Amino acid sequence: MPELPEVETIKNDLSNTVTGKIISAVVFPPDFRCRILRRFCASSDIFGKEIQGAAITGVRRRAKYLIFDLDPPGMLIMHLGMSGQILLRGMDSAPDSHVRAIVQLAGEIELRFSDPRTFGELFLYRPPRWTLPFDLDGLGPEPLGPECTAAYLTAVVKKSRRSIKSLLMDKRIVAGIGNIYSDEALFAAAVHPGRPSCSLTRQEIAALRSALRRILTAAIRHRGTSARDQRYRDSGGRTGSFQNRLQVYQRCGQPCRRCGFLITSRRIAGRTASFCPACQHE
DNA sequence: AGTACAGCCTGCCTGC
DNA sequence: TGCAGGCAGGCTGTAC
Repeated sequence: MPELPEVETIKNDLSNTVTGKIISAVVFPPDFRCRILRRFCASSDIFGKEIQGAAITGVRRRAKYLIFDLDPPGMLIMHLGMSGQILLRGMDSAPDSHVRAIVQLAGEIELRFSDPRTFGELFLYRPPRWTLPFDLDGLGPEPLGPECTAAYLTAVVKKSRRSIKSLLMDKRIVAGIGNIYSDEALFAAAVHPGRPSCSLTRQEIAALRSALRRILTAAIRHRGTSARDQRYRDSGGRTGSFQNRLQVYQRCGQPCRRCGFLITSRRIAGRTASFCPACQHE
């Protein structure tokens, strides 16, 4: 389940290689029922034809979306869902499994979108004909960006009665945070994931903001998390290493590295939340 | 209006 | 050994 640091790593890796390249073709394996285009309101042939011949002018990340800016103006957007990988391969290299789409570049290299669990999606933005089925502008601020100030976070946290974990994972509130990094940030800030948001003190909110920034930055530096049951790989097929630094996520039953108490997990907001009951009081 | 939750999907793991 | 069932989760639509 690639979250912000994983998508950021892929973006950084791809940026130099693909910027300036012409998309020579987009290929969809014929045996797959094109779930990857499930919200595109036309056929996969039309999707391919719309993008063919466009130049990639840059690669960006917004929340967990990977955005390829195109010329003629438009965007090819990828969301990796929970098991998606983007593999940068030579056109002659051995096939990869679970490939749902292939973006061929300049007739020499290709981006293979591999996704066993098929939660991933491809989008095309080229108005007025092709618009997005979701609101890119409605996303909350990037947690590492200048808009995610202590004042902003305090305001949104203080006015909600939802659990703080569910709030952190809401992309309209803060972009790009999933289960791994919400658990880790809450542990670092010593805040129980089930606490109603409005019960957090200003000090706790400040600690949470700083924990988020510290952890996400470190995770990017370690090229993301490839934990057990995480298929995350970078565009070269390599794992990240932040799984070695996780404090609570997938450490249920193991001793807390801070106090020795056993890490526990509980279902909060429909997700498995891992936390230390001693360090993170309810 | 704000919040909670089912459903989508398949590979892997556990238990029988 | 083989199979059934549970689990993982980002996002959306729907229900409360």
